[in-house]
Amino acid sequence: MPTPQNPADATAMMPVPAFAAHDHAHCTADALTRAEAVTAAAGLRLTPVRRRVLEILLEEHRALGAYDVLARLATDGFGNQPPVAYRALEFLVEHGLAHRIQRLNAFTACTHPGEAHAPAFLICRTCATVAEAEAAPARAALDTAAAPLGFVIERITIEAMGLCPKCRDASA
Amino acid sequence: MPTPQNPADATAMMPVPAFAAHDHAHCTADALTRAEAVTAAAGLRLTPVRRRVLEILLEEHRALGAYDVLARLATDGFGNQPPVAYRALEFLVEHGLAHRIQRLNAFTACTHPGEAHAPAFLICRTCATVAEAEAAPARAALDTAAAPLGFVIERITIEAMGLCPKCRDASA
DNA sequence: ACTTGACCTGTTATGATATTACATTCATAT
DNA sequence: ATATGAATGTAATATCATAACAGGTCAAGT
Ligand SMILES: [Zn+2]
Ligand SMILES: [Zn+2]
Ligand SMILES: [Zn+2]
Ligand SMILES: [Zn+2]
Repeated sequence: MPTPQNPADATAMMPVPAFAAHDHAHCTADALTRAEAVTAAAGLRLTPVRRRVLEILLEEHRALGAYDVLARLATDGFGNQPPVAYRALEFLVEHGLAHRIQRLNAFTACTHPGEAHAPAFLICRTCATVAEAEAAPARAALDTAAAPLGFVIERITIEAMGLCPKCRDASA
Repeated sequence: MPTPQNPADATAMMPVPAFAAHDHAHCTADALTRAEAVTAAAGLRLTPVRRRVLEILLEEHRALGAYDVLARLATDGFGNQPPVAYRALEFLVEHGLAHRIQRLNAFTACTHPGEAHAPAFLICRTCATVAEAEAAPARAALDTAAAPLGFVIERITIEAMGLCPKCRDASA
């Protein structure tokens, strides 16, 4: 028995090989479908702007700045002022459909929407591709380090910079 | 035998209890002394601005924004344009005398200058105190997660938000 | 049908963070 | 003393983010 840790975690955490070749059209469509399911289940509204922002983020496994997103929105006929982008991004992040990458001041679509997961991010310094890895083991290690100091961890940010397999091969 | 992992790591990594009461005057003086040793050994120049910035960061175990530092510098008669602060901060970070806290767009003095250490940061959401914990175990866990994806981690950012013991007691 | 109220979108304006480019000064080594 | 590179000062600008308010949409309750 797979013992899911969370009611929302009916499916196992499937690795999304952002670095590897994959059927990205399916990857994108699937993420959108899940996003609709997640929002509907929570009584939230995946409005046109929000949905379009998610689509934009999903186009590539990279992180986009809010102003990059905004420029895309503007050409689509949506508003072209910063809050339009920031609000949609905030909504997506708040409900687990996107993540903020602190090191890049940028945003990326979640590759596991609807699944319970604590993401750590692997960011290629050459091609800027972002992949999600499971942060739970690292978090456990940190809890161990924090406990003797009396510090209670609530949220954690883990971002690893490095080289993805493709760029590693290219530079070799 | 203690087997130091690094030539520069003659002393063991002493925990600096940023959250606990401690002789902070000594804490500060010691950090400055170490900073002088580190820079001298590397043939670097701990100039007045750089030293002053380090002193400012050392005053409290909190992170300061570049403009906060800049304001302090200006009242001390140094330049009052952003690059003055950013350059000194960059120097300190580059040589391990300070760290950048990504989540806060801010900087904090290193509490283990001259020691080999991979810092993870524990940031109290209430009082903004920042402590360093050892990130090596968490990093090992991450390497394990990244390896099957073919991703090679080079640098890692780990920042935990939570409650320090003092604020935890206060809110209870 | 009408009103209400919550939520969403658009816009203006501003604030906060960070860098580029260039001029000047300082430390050091011929 | 003089050439060199490093460090600092300054102006201008780029980039990232939010506050405040106005109008629009939509569904619930009357
Ligand atoms: Zn994909
Ligand atoms: Zn890459
Ligand atoms: Zn101290
Ligand atoms: Zn605290």
